[in-house]
Amino acid sequence: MNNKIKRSSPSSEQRAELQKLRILKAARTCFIQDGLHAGTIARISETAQMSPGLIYRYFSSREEIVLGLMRLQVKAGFGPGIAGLTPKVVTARICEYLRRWLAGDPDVPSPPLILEMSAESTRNEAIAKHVVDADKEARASLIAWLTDLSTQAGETVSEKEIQIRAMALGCFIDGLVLRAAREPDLDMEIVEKSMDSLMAMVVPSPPRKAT
Amino acid sequence: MNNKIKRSSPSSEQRAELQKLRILKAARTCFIQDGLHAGTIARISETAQMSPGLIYRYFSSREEIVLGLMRLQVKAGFGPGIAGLTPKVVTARICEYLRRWLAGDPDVPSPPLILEMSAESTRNEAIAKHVVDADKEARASLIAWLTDLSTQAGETVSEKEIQIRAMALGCFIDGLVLRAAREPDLDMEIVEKSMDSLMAMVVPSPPRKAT
Amino acid sequence: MNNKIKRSSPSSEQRAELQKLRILKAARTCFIQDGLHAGTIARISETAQMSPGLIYRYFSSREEIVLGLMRLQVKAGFGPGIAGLTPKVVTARICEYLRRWLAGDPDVPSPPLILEMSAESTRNEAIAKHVVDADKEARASLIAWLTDLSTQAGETVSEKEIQIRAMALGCFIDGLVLRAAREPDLDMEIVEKSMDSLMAMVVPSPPRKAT
Amino acid sequence: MNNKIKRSSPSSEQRAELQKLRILKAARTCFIQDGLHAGTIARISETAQMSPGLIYRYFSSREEIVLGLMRLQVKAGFGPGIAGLTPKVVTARICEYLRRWLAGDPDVPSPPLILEMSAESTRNEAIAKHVVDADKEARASLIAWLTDLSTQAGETVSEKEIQIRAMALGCFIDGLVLRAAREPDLDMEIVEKSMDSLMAMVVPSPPRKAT
DNA sequence: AATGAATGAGCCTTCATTCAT
DNA sequence: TATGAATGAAGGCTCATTCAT
Repeated sequence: MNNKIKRSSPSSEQRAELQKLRILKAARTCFIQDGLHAGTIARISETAQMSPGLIYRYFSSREEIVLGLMRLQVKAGFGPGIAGLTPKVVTARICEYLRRWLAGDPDVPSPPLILEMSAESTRNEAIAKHVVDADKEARASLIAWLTDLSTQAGETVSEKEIQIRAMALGCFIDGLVLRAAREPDLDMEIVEKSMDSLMAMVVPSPPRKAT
Repeated sequence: MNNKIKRSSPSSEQRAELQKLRILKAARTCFIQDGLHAGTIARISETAQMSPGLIYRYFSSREEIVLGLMRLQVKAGFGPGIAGLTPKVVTARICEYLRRWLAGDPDVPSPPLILEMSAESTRNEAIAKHVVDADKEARASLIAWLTDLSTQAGETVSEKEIQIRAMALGCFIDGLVLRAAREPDLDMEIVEKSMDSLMAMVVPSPPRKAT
Repeated sequence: MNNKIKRSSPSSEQRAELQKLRILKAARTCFIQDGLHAGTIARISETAQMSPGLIYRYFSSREEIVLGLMRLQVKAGFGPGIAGLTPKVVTARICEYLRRWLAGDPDVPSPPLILEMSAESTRNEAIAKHVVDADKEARASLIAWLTDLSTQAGETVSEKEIQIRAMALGCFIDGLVLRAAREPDLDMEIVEKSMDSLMAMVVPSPPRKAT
Repeated sequence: MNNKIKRSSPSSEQRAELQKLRILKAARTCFIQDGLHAGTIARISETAQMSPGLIYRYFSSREEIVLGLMRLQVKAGFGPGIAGLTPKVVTARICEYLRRWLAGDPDVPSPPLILEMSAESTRNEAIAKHVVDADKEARASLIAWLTDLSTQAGETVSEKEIQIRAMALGCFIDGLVLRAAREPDLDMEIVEKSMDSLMAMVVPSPPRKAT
């Protein structure tokens, strides 16, 4: 009774956060399997191994779960992390992501879910806000990346030119997500090569070091 | 009252086809407004100005309507019609399509619906088949188009190179669809320019006519 | 197939009205048995011998049923009909009503339900409106009745005096309703006599016909 | 930390009684606000500033709380305390009570709650018992009071006559409770005057003290 | 004694589908 | 063909109650 000092036992808040995460993960699984609209609370609660009622201790409604999931997805976006990377690496990363998805890795942002959420953003304002925010961030980081590379290469380009390049690259990548959802046997070799040429078009070759 | 010999009344098959179309158009309207999963039979029947019961004479289930709609959407795809067009015209066409969608034109294939159907194809085999078919067709026609242009330009390229180009262009266009759904105020000027540069990359400049 | 002229088959609107009434009657039964809050849609639909879903074709929500029931109850109030009656008859009527309730007559406005609705009117604005309206009507008709009798008797009384009498009589009657709910073996003989003396107090004895 | 010998700490029984009271008071607050059926254990526990679980140490079920509350309400009834008071004072007391309720005083027995409990007594035997007991007590004390006054005035009246008077006065007062629940802007001046005349009718004028 | 997380039965409501007319 | 009333199986959500700590 006295040495109940359970070291590293999670605080109540931490526990709550963990539960939320558990629910979101379960929701993700269900939504990917059944669709954003067909995934039911009952199935989510089964997947999360808790009672339906408990879910409502952590989320006030089903929609709140969807939003929570968006936030998660957004955080996991590859946008933020590309600063400083070479085009090769960025390409490799995206291909790696697609490959994992195609291989059935459940821990990777799900293209179909991204599509459904994008579609939903047309109708649901709350979701729209999240999508827009995520988009802005992604675009900004892409533009920053392209600008950096451009500067490093000694190139002088207008802001608009950068925007055009970002649009080309960004849409291509978005298109890959759409493709990944539709084409389970996407030919990744072709994808990689086409992305290489796009990168070549969009990113200036670095200045030769020597003469 | 009995001998109402309707002269030139459409054959029963034609009539059935017309009814089906009426239902599909109504379904389209509803699905765009409410989403592929939220559009209810009740609303569709209202929109089509017929009773819910009647719908089941032409479609055996709600899902059958969704499939019927896919078939329609597929036929309306812009893939088939690009043969012989110049890159400029193709670009203009796609931009025109996007512009109309952004302006709210209800007669244009709906990006959110395309996204939802693509997502749904992950789960529903029947839908998947349609999507795959449409994709194949679109890809084939894109490849044919690129090959034609290449040949006309006197270029000699491998089939794989063409595939790579088709992937670049195709994904870019798919990405535009995704963007259109998410970004109601997409900057079309940027889009057009970035598509121009992509076209330039993917399509060889035609041989000079004369010396 | 030809002589389908079902004479006196109810029109669609009439049918709807009948269904509504069927639901309201069932609701009444359930609410009296289980209470205004415990009576469930499931039980109502059983009692009305229809599916739960069907109820929602006629009432948009459970609360709408409660309100509908109020309207019914209000219409059945004895207020409106007392004009022209002698005190004796009014007394007899009210006693008759109580007796029938105590005897278990299910077609008589239910005191417990009246109490619950009165209580609910403290919290639910829509219900409050109905209650207030019914109250106003009842009070007005009581005042008119008392004024009439007073005039007939050749009495000259201020409006306020009438209000005071109406309050005395009205509260007494309301109190009877409360009593009826609480005391299943209410002594009706006592009730009648006490009501008689109240009437005597509140209503002037008519002028002697002769010298 | 261990030998916390709380001197003069209340006996466990006393403590239990205090806790019960705390719960009942909280329940009362909640039930008045939300209704007898809508007031949830969760809200009660919040209001009482204790955990939901703890409530079940003192009451075995929600219904037990309702019953406990009845007992409390009954004890607080004004019935017992009127012995020896003059009609004026009794009238004043009741009017005072109504005025406080209408003014929003939360410490006064709540008319809506009384109504709901009366209604509930039709269905719940345990509650019915309490209500009946309270009623009996109230009636008895009212009869005793009227008998006293009658005797003091030198009047000789049958027991039945007293019962009739008690019925008139009792129902009137009950009716006031109903009115108070329904009519937030009850005209207390009228109420008071009508109660005065009722008292005059029911209570004999005291004998002149001197010649 | 006390907490509050967890349970699960049950409620209101929706909607694809059927069927008598 | 056509109608639209009717069905009933879920689905989202609440809340009295329990129980590990």
